[in-house]
Amino acid sequence: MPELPEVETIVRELRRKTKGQKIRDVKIKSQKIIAPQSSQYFRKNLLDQKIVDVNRRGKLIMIGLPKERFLLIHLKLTGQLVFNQKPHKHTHVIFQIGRQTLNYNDLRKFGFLLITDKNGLGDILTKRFKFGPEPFGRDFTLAYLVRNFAVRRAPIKVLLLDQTILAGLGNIYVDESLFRAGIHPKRRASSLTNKELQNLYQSIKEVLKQAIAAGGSSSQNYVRTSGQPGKFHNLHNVYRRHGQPCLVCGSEIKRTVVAGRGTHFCPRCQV
DNA sequence: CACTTTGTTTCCAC
DNA sequence: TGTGGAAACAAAGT
Repeated sequence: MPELPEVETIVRELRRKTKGQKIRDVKIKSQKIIAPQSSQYFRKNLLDQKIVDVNRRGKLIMIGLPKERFLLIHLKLTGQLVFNQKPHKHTHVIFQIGRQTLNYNDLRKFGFLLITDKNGLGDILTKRFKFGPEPFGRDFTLAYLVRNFAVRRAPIKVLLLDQTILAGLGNIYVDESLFRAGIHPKRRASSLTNKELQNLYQSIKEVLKQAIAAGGSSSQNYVRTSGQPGKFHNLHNVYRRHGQPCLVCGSEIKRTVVAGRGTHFCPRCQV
């Protein structure tokens, strides 16, 4: 399940493996995955283009191409980017980069890829994807968290999932961060004390740091670009552990629904 | 079959 | 008008 740590890993590997190389060929196996451009458009614009830079914006992978064009890959849920693997049923796009191949797999086809120019990119980044600060960015401060949460009555989990407030946190890492901070996911944001906010602020960074170190969570079918699964799911304290004992206090982990998402928490550790 | 899963959009009530 | 809560949407495996 691609969330921030996985995307960061992918971006790092993309940078390392593709710098200066040209995309020689692009094989489109499924047109459904690409919106709104057609496969022909996609092919025409990608052939012989050079990957010059890769940036991360939340769960959006942006690859800069010459002539001020950009390839955007939005990874969601079952989306995978893998190097030098055999294509299979769920491989929709194959990039040939030098002697390497990069496959875009997506079992559920929730993600999308598109090519756009500078103006289009501007529109997308300002209108379609309005991202808040990066969890490890300079502008993500405790004061920022306090400022944004103090006036909001929505459940804390809803706000943490809101990419316009904080970029890159998905369901897994929100549940894990809240557990680490000892905060119940349904708590109103405005009811959090300064102490709790500080705790949450640290917890988010800690959880993400650990997740990145472990190579992400292969809870559903996420794999790294090498095709290897991540290891963070072995470190999950609550996510999809409902019915099992809390690793801290032994209470049974509960599951509920917040923001339409499966939400996992320890009723004793999280108040 | 119902249910799960994601990020985002849309709709409705207040 | 803003906000919050919930539903809808994409697709396919369990």
